[in-house]
Amino acid sequence: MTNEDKKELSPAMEDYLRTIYKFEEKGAMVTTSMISESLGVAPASVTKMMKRLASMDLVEHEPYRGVGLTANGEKAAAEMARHHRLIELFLTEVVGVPWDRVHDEAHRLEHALSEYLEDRLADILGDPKVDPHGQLIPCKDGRVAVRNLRMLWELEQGTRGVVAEIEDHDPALLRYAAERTLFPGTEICVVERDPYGGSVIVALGAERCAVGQDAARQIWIETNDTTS
Amino acid sequence: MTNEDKKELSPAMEDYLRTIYKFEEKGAMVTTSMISESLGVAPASVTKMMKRLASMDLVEHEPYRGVGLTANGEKAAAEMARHHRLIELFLTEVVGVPWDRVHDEAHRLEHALSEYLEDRLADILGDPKVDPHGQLIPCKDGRVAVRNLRMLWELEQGTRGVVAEIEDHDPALLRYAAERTLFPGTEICVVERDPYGGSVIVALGAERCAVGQDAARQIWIETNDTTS
DNA sequence: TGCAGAATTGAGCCGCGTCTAAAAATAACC
DNA sequence: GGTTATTTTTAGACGCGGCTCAATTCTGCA
Repeated sequence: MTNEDKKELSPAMEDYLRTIYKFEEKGAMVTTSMISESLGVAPASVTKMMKRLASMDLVEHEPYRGVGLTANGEKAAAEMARHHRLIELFLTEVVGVPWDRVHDEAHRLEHALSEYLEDRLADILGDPKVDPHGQLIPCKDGRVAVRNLRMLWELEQGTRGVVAEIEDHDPALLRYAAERTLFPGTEICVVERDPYGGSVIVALGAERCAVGQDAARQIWIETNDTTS
Repeated sequence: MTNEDKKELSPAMEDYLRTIYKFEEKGAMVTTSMISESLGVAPASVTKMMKRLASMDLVEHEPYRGVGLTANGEKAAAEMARHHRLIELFLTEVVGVPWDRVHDEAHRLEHALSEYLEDRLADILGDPKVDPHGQLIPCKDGRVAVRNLRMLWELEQGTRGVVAEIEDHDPALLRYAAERTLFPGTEICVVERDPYGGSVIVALGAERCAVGQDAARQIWIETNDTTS
């Protein structure tokens, strides 16, 4: 209660925060252009919004270097992620929307979800921890489990692991993954990496399939190495 | 395809249109102040928006006299009403939200409902015709059944009828109605009208109860007179 | 190390949707 | 039937969230 505390966030602000959150989740440093591209907005618009969010103590913005969420910002962003992912799960489980469509729908709905409905959905779904694409659902206080994720693309030959997450924004990618039965939970083993960079060959039980680079960069594997 | 045809409507415009639609449903003529009050917005804002909507051929605006939906406007407004009411029904039936809360939730969500989800909800609910408060759900082409509704408040003593609709915007009213088992479908008979204007006494089977004026003006009865 | 090209930011503009204050039209009342 | 009260509209301003274009800073490469 220093000065202004519980500002109402606009949908646009929520979009920015959740976008930054998503990048930070993957351990990336977040630049203006990443946000700009991901949101389909001019870079200058991002800068302007970063200034506004910084003045509200939601992000920290080092000009020309990048941006990161503050504690407050992370709280708010986690809430948005929770909304988004609960909705995605609800739509697939209860409404029967195919998994390559739920992202867009959830994106529209997430800003309109009240605290109350959020709780009802969580209830109905049994307090889920993971959404249909394997993204972790933060709990109400914003905390999330920690996972040791690595891009499928960057795994060494012979590595075993479990599909943990598939980027949800591109329906075509999700269909591509589904065709190869690469769902969260599927066990895989990297059989071979094409030396010329085209694709990785992956074994799923007896079957094996090739996964193209673009896809393999958007599929995240949980391995059980103790490295970090 | 005269000039500009399928303008994307902003949420604000959708709100205005649905508000006008709601008044027209009840046969009222629609004034600036009614919209202003109902939307919680300054009268001047309404006028300005009416001009914009008029220029898009969604409403007809006769300065100082009132406003009405054009064919286009009615189409768009009916779609919003359909969204709103499908969501209300879905929330009560599937999500288990109590009927005095669904209006507010639906109001937030209706702007974010895609065509696709609209269809899915309608499907799940079995193409319903009526929402939890008795409001008619327009079908996809915008058509609605016609009903012969009269305010409970204006019924003559001795009139029999069926509760058809209860205004949904005031949770307290809905709880008030629920306490008296005045749900859509309940059969009633007007036993007595308090001559000093306080309330109507209504019989529900063996029971009877008093309904205050403010409530009785927001409860609509379907009677079977042929007086059209 | 210096410089070209890429990324970021600044300045200024625009449309939307709101507001307030003042003017205009309509309605009500004696 | 004229004056007053009410409703509606006009005028002008503002903040948000975009944009473009130009200036600035950073980076990578010769």
